Amino acid sequence: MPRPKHEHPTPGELEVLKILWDEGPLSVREVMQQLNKTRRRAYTSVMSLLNVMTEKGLVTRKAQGRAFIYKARADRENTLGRMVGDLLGRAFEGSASALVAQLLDQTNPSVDELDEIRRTIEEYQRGES
Amino acid sequence: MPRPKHEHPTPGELEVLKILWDEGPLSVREVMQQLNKTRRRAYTSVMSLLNVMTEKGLVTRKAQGRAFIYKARADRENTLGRMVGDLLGRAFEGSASALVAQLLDQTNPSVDELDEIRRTIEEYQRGES
DNA sequence: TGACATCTACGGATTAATCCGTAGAATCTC
DNA sequence: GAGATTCTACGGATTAATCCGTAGATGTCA
Repeated sequence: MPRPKHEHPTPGELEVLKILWDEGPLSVREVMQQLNKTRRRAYTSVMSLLNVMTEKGLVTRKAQGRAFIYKARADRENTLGRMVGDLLGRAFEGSASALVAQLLDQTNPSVDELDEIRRTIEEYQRGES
Repeated sequence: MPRPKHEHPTPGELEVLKILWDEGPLSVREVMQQLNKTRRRAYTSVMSLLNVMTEKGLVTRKAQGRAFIYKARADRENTLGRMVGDLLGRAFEGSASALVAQLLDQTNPSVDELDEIRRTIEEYQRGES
């Protein structure tokens, strides 16, 4: 059997989505310019990427003149949430606190950052109850 | 250019690592039996997987009779930590609290689970300061 | 108009990941 | 010893992901 399809955005696709989430609808060239701030890609590589993302429904496009303008179709919160959920399930058997433990070990947060995490939890609880 | 190599265990590799972490050194057949509790794979598929994992240094093996016994070489905490770190960097620009926010939205934790997360944070802080 | 730039469409190359079958050696069982 | 079992080695098939070039149409500008 072949290789399983990623059910989440691939690394390259996530880069594009983040750009579109932050910068709004963009042309291929504009996406390329943003991408190239990090790492060089040819124009047609970016086009290719956007094409498959269109087929997957991650983005939509509409013609403007003879070019396409791309817009993120995948919702930011949902997308990131599912990525976290996937890792949680695959690596931590669904234990959120186990994931948090690794997160803390990994990031060595300052006291301020710890407080920010605590506030995030409090806000969540206020919102839920 | 080709497709980039995963710098972390692939989904299949992670399944094997978790089995080896939990069940200790195992033969190919034993790994297969554990894997097949979730999803069927042929004997040689598991062998193939263990072979590439050996080449990557994720596991080691020693002969026992004419079979190999495989042992996890990758450390559990490190491996999971790097996976969390990767997601943190790629999806959340390094903001641990943003990741936690998604985690909470995703898991809808009970009050008890929230408390457990809080304890995890407290324990971390005690250990660090 | 002619030179140049720019966009899409199309196809191809490469590699990782996943899955499995066959062959041959070694071992076990009766 | 003959037959079945079980292991490794080897190779192959398939697909997703990534990257890019060429061709042809279209638009720009001196």
